[in-house]
Amino acid sequence: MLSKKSKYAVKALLALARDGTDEPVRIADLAEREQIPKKFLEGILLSLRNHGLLQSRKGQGGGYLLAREPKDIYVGQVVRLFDGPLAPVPCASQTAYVPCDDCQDEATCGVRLVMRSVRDATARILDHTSLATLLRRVDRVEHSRS
Amino acid sequence: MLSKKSKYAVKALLALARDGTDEPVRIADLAEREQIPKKFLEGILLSLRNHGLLQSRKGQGGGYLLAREPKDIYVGQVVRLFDGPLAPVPCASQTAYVPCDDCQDEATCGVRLVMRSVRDATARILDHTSLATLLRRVDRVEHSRS
DNA sequence: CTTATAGTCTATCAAACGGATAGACTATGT
DNA sequence: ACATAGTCTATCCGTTTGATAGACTATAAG
Repeated sequence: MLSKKSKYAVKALLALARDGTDEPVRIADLAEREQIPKKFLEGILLSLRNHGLLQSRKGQGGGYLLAREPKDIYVGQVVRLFDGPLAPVPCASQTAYVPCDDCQDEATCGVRLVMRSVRDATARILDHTSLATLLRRVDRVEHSRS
Repeated sequence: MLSKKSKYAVKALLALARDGTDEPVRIADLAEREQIPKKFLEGILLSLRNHGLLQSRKGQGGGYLLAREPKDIYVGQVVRLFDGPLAPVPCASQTAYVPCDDCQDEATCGVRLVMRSVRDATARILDHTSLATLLRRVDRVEHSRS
């Protein structure tokens, strides 16, 4: 399951990307636009900032803005940030491998084999989908329904 | 994340499939072989039985055995049984669709779009991997490392 | 027909996690 | 100096997860 944190994070980033401007957007505005509990969103945006995905400005006229171009922010990075490794099972993770303590022989573990496939498929999608990609896909839907 | 229940379930089923015989296997044996807490495994096997994946026999010489052939038991079914829908987000689920209450326009929701791809990829894998498939893959690894 | 065996069922539990809120603090533009 | 808006720490409650205990029931063997 995707956590609300990841979900809200992607939504907020996407809203900022869509916005396009270099003007900072206030937390409160973002929260209202995307229907996210404001206080909860605060923490999320802070994390994103501390990991270099967002920039912030304090005081009057302050707010958040993207720290990189939409085409350089990948959904995979965001999801990993809040939900940890993509792999359904730690021993199938590429970026955060941890062996199972109960596993007798990892190489021939059936669970690990399938889940490794799942993690690869997931990573292939999430690590190739940027905010820009997503935005384009959304736009396409919007236009196609005249 | 894959729950321990799903993990243990697949492991137990796989052990029964590998076994191949029509002789029932006792919970205690299965638990020891696969390093699963016995009492915990009990409940898991019971669920699998109640959903028609296993047969059971009580008393002396009793135990569990597969209710269908390994080629007709899919990992997807097992995982859904214990962990619910494969989709990372309910609104992206095929088998258990539930709309997000906070969603303004589902058709143009970026999160839903990506997650729909992820769920499709996951389902393509898990719903096409049977115990028999998995067993073959495991065997191949075993043989290849001479 | 009784006894040992092995699955069935219900209840309970502690720990961890997830989603969320409160409030004090700090930097900044006017 | 004051209002604004992000920063940080603490806390909270409900749910889920992984696990155990114990009473109950069916069955095969002697």
